[in-house]
Amino acid sequence: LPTLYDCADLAGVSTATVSRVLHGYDRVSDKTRARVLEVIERLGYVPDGAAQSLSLRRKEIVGLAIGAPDDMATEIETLNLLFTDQVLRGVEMTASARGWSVLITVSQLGDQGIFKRLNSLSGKVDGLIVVDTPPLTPAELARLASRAPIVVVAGVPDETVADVVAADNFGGSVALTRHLVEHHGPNTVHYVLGPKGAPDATERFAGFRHVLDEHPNVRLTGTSEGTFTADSGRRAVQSLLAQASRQLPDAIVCANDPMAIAAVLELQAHHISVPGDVAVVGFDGIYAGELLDPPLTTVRQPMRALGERACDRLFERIANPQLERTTVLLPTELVVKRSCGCPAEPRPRPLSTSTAKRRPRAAGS
Amino acid sequence: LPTLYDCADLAGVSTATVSRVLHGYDRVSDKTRARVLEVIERLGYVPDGAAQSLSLRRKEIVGLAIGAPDDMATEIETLNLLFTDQVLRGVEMTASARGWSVLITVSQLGDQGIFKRLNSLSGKVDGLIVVDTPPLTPAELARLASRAPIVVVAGVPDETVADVVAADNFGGSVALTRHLVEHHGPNTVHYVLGPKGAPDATERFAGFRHVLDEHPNVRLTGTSEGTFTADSGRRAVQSLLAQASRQLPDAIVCANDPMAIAAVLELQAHHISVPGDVAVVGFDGIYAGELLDPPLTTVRQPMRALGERACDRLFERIANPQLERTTVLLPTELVVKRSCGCPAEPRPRPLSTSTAKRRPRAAGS
DNA sequence: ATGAAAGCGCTAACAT
DNA sequence: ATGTTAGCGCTTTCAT
Repeated sequence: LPTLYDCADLAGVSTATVSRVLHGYDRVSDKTRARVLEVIERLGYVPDGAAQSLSLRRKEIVGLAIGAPDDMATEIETLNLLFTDQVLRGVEMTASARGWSVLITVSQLGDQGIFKRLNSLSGKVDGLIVVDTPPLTPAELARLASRAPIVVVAGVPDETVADVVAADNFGGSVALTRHLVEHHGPNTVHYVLGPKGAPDATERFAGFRHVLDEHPNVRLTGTSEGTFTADSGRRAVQSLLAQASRQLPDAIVCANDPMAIAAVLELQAHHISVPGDVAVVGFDGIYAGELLDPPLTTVRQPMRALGERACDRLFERIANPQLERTTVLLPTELVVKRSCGCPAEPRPRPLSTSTAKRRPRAAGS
Repeated sequence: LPTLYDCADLAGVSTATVSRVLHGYDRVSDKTRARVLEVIERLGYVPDGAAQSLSLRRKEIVGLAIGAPDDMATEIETLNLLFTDQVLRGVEMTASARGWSVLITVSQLGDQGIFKRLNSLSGKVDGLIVVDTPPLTPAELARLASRAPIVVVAGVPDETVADVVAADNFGGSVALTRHLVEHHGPNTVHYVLGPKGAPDATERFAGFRHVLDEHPNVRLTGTSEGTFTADSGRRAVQSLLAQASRQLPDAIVCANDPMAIAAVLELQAHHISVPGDVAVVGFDGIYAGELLDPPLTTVRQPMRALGERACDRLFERIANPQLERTTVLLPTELVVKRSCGCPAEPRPRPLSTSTAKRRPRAAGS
């Protein structure tokens, strides 16, 4: 591949001049510039990123470390991807707007050795965005943070070594639970938890409990351990059903949408009506929830914005490493549909004028 | 940040020795090795990626360029992400298994200047995987290919300058259309196209036409232009309905699942029964299609495998640039559900033993 | 307006 | 077993 030297030689100038032309920097005579550009074009020259990074002491690359549930590899757990994928979009858009690139690393949540991966990753990037905080000890996080600026997405609020950008999980959960409790007055509620140690899952459960504490008449009859995957939601319902002795709860609150969706489907597979027999609500606001019948009542979190803000913050910190740590909580939005027991949306669906008579499809074979 | 020199100095050895220790390479006396490791640990030293790349003449980074529909930025078009996201997963898994990283770039399909972005990206990676071929002219592709190995995912079969890994879109479409035509015998069919110039969309339509040519009794009454987004699927149905004069087709075949899902929802919003009045089928096999009522009949393409194979091939080509271009077509799988008119799946859903009597939920307040 | 040359941090011959 | 040193390709003072 052609190098800067090749260009310089061919154009009969020094490498400095080619570099100048390349960056539009200095004043270079129009003649020279034209000649150099012509050579660059002819050679199809593209500067080597590694060499540039080395020289500039800056890679213009942000690392994005995302955690994936362990059971994702084998299952068709595509629903879960939505969250990280949207964050990724946000990060990429923000980074590329600045001309930077995004280096991604996916790691199983259960994976030990994740610190080693991130540690070596830190040598290839100018900063790191960590999503869904994988199981890093505070010491490990601190270690990473000493090498490169770090922003944690969906992490523990008030992290001391890194900036945090998260959705207002607590507030959203409070709003959702209040709606459920105050509008539908269940006597008994079951909660399907997120992965242990996932800060957003913890916050959501905390918000839920907070509201329940205000309403002693509503009883938490149990919790299931979940992993944010659809499959874990399904299993939660299955074990609930297996306890044939016990009655079903009036409502099931799930820590995220994929689990809630799977829960609804599993209940329906057992001919249990949602919300007739059991109300179900989730958290995320993914599109698939709207496809469900009944559509899922949930809390929408601004996934893409999470990525954007995280990247913005990372840029700020790269520019000025002295900045104080901040925690940004993005607002969430209660989305009331029918799975909680609310009636079909009042806003009327547009009725086709020609609905009346449609020719039925030709019968099969 | 500490450098290799710092380590060498502190350990009282040469940089070469530190480097050796770092890579487990040569024989280094255990004493020295221990001392060096201790220093590395103490300093929290991590080698600089740029310097390594420069020295090794290899970045150990694969670039992943994915195209996103233009209207994605504003809409909640999360369904579409599934395809690229799954491919991304496949690529990342394969790359990281080799210790390589993945640098991603998302670009609007309509974006001009995409060549410039990819061109400069080519300076930062050892090879490039291009998904959903963005609007690159063959000349541009050739230009890129001359700088770095390129594998095109979901691209034109038999590309001459790059390897291609794609799903068997033609075959899948043939299988799907045959099923529809031969089992449900529609008289009239409407087709919702994918984005102009998207090779996979083209292939699917070709497969469809191929089958229709075999069945002169089935009439293609029209096509709609789509962009693979849910919204474009919705609009296609809307304009179909707007032509109140014309009867609806017996079946609507959509070039992908998101459009098909939106089409079903739009029809249902107008109180048109699917598949009763109109059969609808898609292509992709995303999970959301199973949530639909009726579940979507479609063709499943191995999205993750696409990414894996692409990455494998890229590695092969990086190792040996002389390799002949190949085109790999991954098999697809017909997924028959109910939206085409087939009866509910024969396999019985597990019936809960305790289904009989459930306490109804307490009525709301 | 242009050139010369000193690094940037690391690897890998080649010496010893 | 360990040290020396010449690059890798680019940017950027400092001269001219």
